[in-house]
Amino acid sequence: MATKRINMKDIAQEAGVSTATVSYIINKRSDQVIAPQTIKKVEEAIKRLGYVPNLGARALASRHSHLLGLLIPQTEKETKLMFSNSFYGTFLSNFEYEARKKGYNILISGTSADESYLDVAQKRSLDGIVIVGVELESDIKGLKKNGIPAVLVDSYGMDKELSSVTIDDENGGFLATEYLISMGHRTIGIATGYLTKEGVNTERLKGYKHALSAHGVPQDDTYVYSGTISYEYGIELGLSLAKSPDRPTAIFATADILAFGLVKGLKKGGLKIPEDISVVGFDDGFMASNMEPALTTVRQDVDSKARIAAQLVIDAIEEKESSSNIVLPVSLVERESVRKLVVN
Amino acid sequence: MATKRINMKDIAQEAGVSTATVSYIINKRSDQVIAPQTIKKVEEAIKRLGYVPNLGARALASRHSHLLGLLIPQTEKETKLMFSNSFYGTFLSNFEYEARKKGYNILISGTSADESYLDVAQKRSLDGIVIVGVELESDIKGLKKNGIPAVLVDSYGMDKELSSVTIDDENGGFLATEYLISMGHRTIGIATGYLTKEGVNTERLKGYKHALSAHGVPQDDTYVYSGTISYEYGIELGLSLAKSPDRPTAIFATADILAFGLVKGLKKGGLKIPEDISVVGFDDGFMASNMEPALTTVRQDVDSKARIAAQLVIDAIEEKESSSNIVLPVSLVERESVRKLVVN
DNA sequence: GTGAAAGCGCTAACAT
DNA sequence: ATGTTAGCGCTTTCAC
Repeated sequence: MATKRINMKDIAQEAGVSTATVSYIINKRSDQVIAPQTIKKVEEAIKRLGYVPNLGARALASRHSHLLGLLIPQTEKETKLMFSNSFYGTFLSNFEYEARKKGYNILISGTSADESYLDVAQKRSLDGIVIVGVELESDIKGLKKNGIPAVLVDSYGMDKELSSVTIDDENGGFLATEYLISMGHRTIGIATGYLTKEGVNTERLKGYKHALSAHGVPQDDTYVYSGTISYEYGIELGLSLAKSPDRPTAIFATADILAFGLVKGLKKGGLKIPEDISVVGFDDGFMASNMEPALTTVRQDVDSKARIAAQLVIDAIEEKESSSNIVLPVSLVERESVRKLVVN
Repeated sequence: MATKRINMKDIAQEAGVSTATVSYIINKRSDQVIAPQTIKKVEEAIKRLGYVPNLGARALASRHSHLLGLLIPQTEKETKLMFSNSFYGTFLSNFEYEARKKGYNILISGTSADESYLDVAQKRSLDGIVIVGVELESDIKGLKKNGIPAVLVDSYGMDKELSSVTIDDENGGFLATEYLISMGHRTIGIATGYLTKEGVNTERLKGYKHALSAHGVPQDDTYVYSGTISYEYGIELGLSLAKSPDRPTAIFATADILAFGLVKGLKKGGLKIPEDISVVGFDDGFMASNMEPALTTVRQDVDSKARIAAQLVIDAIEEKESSSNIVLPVSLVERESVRKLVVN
């Protein structure tokens, strides 16, 4: 049998004060001076009765829900969230932890056919949103129009009014490619997802091209393989490359998950990594070192990305800072998936 | 500049009706008969003004938040959520999707030193909770006392009043072990996490022992390796086994992630899989087929687990069903990590 | 078929 | 230093 839920009025009565006083004490408001003994009385009543504030009611009255939204891509439009990719899981863990430390909870929702994310944000009175890896122009406009702070992660839409967190994607592409060149490769392919103008893949491709031209390696657009960032596409591409006699000697895959599939497909097609073909990934997620061969890859710090994103939305909500655009560094992690070629 | 948020009163005015009528229409209440033309007027006003209901206010008035909590383990007490393990990501994706289809959103929160999950549930007026892989007795008692429906996933606490979803863990352990026996193995180890009485590991161990005795294979407790369900422990164990001359010829790891680490460690220690030692995992997550060698493992259907969990909490909330305890089947997926031994 | 009004649990002027 | 009270945006009983 559910016991009656204690509310503020109960506490006020028990302590012999008004609800306003209880509210002041609970919220530790520095602009209200309360007698220490009153505080004590109230705190005891709270403890005695086991009072837990109702944040929904508080949100209604104060217009602050202390709820943050996290918007991540969906596997197919309007269905499941993309948490199978461990990148998002890692992001969420860190984001939630950072937000929780600052008194915010996280609401997770995808969008359905009849409901945009703006709808969700409004319905749930979200105080702020972090948008990862998607640029939904209409949603972002709507959020702005409704005064809901948003932070963009991994997006080059560059709405300069919004805070953002990215990594140095171009440099990542550059590092990966330059490394392959330094290992003697001269025909280097790139496997990537859709090349949208706001996406990270386009930046990584830029870095790739930049490295090639900087080192006088000829470019060949037939070596640019653009599909989806997925294990499946990687396999498919790997199989087809294995059959193709004039394939490059190395491939830079713009995500580990793509590299995993690629390696799988190449092996299935009868090739050995790195003996027959070299592969470099991007992310340095948990499984990169666990592959066979261990994956040489561009490392990014997802933990920091997520924590900073949380700080930035909260800053925007609490109006502590004007918007800022953070770019995190990347680095190359050398493992076993690249072969040193002897140049003739 | 944030435009004023439209509320129900605005709609009532615009349509020339009362807020009660608007409320009836929005909630499509079958016990209220409304003139079709009134409905039309109101719906048009809603469209014209772009009204989005405030679910927080609705929750306050109706005592239903349509918010579900998902409680998963934390990496260390009171810090980050365990989403780096892709099992939980997959679970969340499916759970959120199923819940969303039924009009519920998901709140994600870990617990901190000063705040139990019961506090979170109360503060946020959660309508129901799904608890995955943890048995927090005090929290569960508290939830019950406060009348908050909870569903237990992967827990053998067997609070029969609560709905639960598990898989046939014991059978999974049995299948894995019996398979190894059928492949000629006679010294078979098991690598597992903590053996708590409510946890899945204990059940899988039961299945392992059952298979051994059913086939007359002698048991040896020195072959039971109990640590944590983590990549790191797997590596550690693999390295130590590689050094140990009287190691078993096969190991059943009660989680893929453990098997990944184990294989890594064994290889590091100079052994070949499956030539020198065979490994079977549990989960059949995304990466199992991507290992080298591809992992033979017990398959469980995480998608169904999550969807059913969502259905069960919602049933409990809406009092459609009395509690039920669902057990999902498992199966063995044969790949390349087990060698057939010729028995002398 | 529709509306008036009380109330959900809280906050924040404004009094005192 | 503390209390009174009017909302916040919605639902729901009870009238009409």
